[in-house]
Amino acid sequence: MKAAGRREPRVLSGFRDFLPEQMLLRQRIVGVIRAVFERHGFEPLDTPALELIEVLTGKAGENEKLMYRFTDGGGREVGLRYDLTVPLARVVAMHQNDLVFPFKRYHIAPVWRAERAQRGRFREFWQCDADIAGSASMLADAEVVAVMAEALAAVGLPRCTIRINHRQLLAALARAAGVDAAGAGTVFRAIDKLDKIGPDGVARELEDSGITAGATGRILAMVTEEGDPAARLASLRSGLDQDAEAMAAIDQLGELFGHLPAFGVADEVVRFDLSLARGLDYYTGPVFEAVVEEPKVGSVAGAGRYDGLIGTFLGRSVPATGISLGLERIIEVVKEFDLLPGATSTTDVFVAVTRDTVADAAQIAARLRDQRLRVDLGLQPARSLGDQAKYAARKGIPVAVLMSPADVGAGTAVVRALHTGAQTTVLLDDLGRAVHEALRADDAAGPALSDA
RNA sequence: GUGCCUUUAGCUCAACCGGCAGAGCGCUGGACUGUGGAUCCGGAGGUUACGGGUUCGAGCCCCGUAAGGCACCCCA
Repeated sequence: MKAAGRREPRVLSGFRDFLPEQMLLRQRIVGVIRAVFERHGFEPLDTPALELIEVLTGKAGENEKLMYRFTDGGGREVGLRYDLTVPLARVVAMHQNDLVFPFKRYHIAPVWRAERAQRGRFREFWQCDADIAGSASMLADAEVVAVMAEALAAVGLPRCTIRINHRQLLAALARAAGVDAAGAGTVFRAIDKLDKIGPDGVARELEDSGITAGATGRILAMVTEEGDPAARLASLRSGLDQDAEAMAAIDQLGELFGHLPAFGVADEVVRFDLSLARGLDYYTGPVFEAVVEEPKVGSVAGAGRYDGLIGTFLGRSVPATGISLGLERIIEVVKEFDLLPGATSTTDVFVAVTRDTVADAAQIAARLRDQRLRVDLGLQPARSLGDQAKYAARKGIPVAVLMSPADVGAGTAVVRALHTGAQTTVLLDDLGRAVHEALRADDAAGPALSDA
């Protein structure tokens, strides 16, 4: 019978609970990414989820309509952070005297966007950001691209390429097409769809938005040109030689591509892609994006240089560049291809308990914990040992200690490897060693047996 | 935010043309066994996502809401 006044348990669209099995995978992936960040000298930072609305607005352009904003109980206008980059800019401006520049920080935390939820896109999702504030050098951009490539490789993403473009180059394309600054966004959006709708589709969209056929042709020719980055940059240089800003952007990209091999980023990992636009208004220089072909979850990482953003809080400009990895999209890919199989439990060993062995089992569990093992003690003495072994196997625990009353009398216990069924009877004094041995054997057997 | 599709027990899914809402697994009580519970007997669990409407009668048809999926927009 339903209790009167019972409430429907629910969560909002685009928001999720993470059960233990999912948390184990999430924590593993976050651990891998954090390790890459720290290997490159980035240090941790955290900031509030909620910011004053004036801190958040005026940076993301059109996207601001996706921001969660409301009035708090004290009448303040506040918003949930939309990304981790704007809070970083605020921190740099507020705490500049306490920071050492170039400031390299990483930030792994949830952000919120009021979008329609889909596979790989949620209203609450985690970003893993690594940024460098205080360096205008292309060395900083090369480093963050290297971090991006390394992190994606570390979680095992297959066929992952990093597209690279430059905001000023894109702006120059629009100028070359005779489009004023106001209409440039339309041009960017059309070009950005090249992969999806093809050259003809882009041409149609450009002409629909009032751009001449001649200009459309010139833009498409530059955007679709094939060849290695150096050759294409040279070609652009001759095509845009009247445009000083375009020249500067080309120089920067040339420098960036020149650095990448020494930073360990192979040529086939990166692609100079003039069609990459990226939406956030605050990007000012090189922009990056990592995409996977399968499954279709959009980009798994996005990034770029934003030399003007910190200045909006400070009055003087502080150059900055950085990357953002999308945790949930990376997880979608990892799950799709089972890229990180293995441990499904945080527990090493389960100790079964029977009606007659409660105290013995509890003491054994305590001794195993003293030996640095993670131990789950059975709580259901009425259940048979077989039932308890099944419980442990379902939780993904690799090893069980099963002790019948007869074992207690003999001073022994059974150590059972749950993935293989192999078991041995050992003296209680040898139990810790035997459990460690079973765990090593389980590790050696590898993931193939782990879901048996 | 817009459009299309989906929603039946904890899970996976049935239910003819609109005619008594079901199965397997799981859960649970017991028998029997002290080692992945095999086997046997019993039980609970549903306002068919939610709210309206049409009809003698709605899981099925119509409208609305919510969630999930897909596309757009945008993006991690």
